[in-house]
Amino acid sequence: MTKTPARRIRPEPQSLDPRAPVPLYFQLKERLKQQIADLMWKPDELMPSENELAAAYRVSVGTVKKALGELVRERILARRRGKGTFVTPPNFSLSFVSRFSPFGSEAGEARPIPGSQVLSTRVVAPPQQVAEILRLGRRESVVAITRVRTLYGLPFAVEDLFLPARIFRGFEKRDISRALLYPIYDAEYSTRIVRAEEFLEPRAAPAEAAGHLGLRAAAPVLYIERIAYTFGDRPVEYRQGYARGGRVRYRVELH
Amino acid sequence: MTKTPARRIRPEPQSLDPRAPVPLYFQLKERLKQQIADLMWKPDELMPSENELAAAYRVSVGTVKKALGELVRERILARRRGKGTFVTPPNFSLSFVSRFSPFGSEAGEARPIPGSQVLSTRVVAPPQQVAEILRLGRRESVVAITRVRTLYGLPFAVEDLFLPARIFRGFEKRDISRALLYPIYDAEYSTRIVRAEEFLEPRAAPAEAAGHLGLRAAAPVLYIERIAYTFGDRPVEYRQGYARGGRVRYRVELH
DNA sequence: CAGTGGTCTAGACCACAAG
DNA sequence: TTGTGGTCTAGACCACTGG
Repeated sequence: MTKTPARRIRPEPQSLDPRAPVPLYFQLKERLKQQIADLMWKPDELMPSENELAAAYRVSVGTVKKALGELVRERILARRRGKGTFVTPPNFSLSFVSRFSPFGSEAGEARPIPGSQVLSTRVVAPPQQVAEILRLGRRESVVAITRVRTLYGLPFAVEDLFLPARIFRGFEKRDISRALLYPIYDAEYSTRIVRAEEFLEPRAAPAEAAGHLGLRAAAPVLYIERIAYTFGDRPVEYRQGYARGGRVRYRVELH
Repeated sequence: MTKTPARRIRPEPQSLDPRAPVPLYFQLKERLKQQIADLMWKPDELMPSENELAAAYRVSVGTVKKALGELVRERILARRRGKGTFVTPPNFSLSFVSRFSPFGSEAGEARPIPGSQVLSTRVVAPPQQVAEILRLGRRESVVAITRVRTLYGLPFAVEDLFLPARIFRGFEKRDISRALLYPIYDAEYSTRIVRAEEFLEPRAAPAEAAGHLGLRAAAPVLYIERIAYTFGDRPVEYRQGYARGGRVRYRVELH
């Protein structure tokens, strides 16, 4: 009864404000979301139970249920009856990576993780267009990486990647030839990509890009730009590149 | 007190089963969804209030709130405090149509509805590839439409459209030059498009397509295929076509 | 004003997991 | 057995819309 089982509510939580214009369950939800982002509970870790949270924040269990339910729908938490509430580890492989599928592959099929071959890595002053898109200050520099992306060892795209050097300090020294980038941003630079947009256009391949892709100059290619955003719609990554056809095609799900 | 205000619960509802393995709020939600699909309440029409539903189905208001809340998240209903709960009219313009945005337009901006100019309309035996994709029987025919799609009067794509003639009987006689197609499928052919997938590749424009798009032959274009599905993942529309660059670009949101 | 949906409470009972 | 989350109830108070 009076024993205190492994308390998972670390500091004494600052209590919620019932007179605030925003409802209690929402305050609680945002509070928990922030604490999860701060790694107070790590991925796959057990959260406090409904009763513990209700007691700690001095609200009813129903209010806790509503807050947790919303976080479940946002895929931040997962709940298991009889066991508890757990922090969902971020999943990247399903969402952002690999919108290119090899020709002949089916819809539901597992897609291979693309590799890449880095052609150049520099820390430089950004081109003006890049500085505007990433909303960089006057003297901010960027990590600029040019790479060839491959699937089963075959090149399918060349790409320039730009990251604010302020956030991604030392990124230019990493080996990214086999890795997915967004998990690295998340784990090593505390930068979670939550949304991205891409713009596609047909273009004639510039000679250099054509060379990397095994095409003749001016062959038709997809020109692709990507802007990736972290929390608060802050742009933190910009890419531009060319993708060839034949070996892969670009797939979009519309809902 | 005893007056019966405009009853919006039409037939005496068959009551829910508290001993069923599926929860009451879920039964209620599915029941309402079915009734909305059957047009018991039409788009923009007022649903019964929480209290009315609770009384009619003999459950608590909390259970009704949960069922309605889920339907709101599915965008089937919209609730307005002080007014009531309304059926959401199906919205097509935001989801499927017009993934092409004019150059220079911003993310949140309203996009114009594209027009089209029909080049040919026929009811024919489908090419084998089309028959396979639409899973047509041996002797089934298709409505085949070729059209030029325009934005602000300027052509940006040419497209072949294939529909199973069995479902879309008489579709070839319609004027579709100014209309969005999916609302027509929905209203006139009882076929709601719920999902679609597109495949993109760079190609050199065939001479005829190039002519319609104001390009020289072999200019780089986007080759686009689309398969659209109705309930139960049944494919009911197939498109293939070419889109030019310069005037528009193809935009994809990644989540 | 009466009626609507939005929030919140306190409690009940259940199915499930794990010791 | 204890503790978990999942469902359901009955009631309260509030903010808002409309007559």
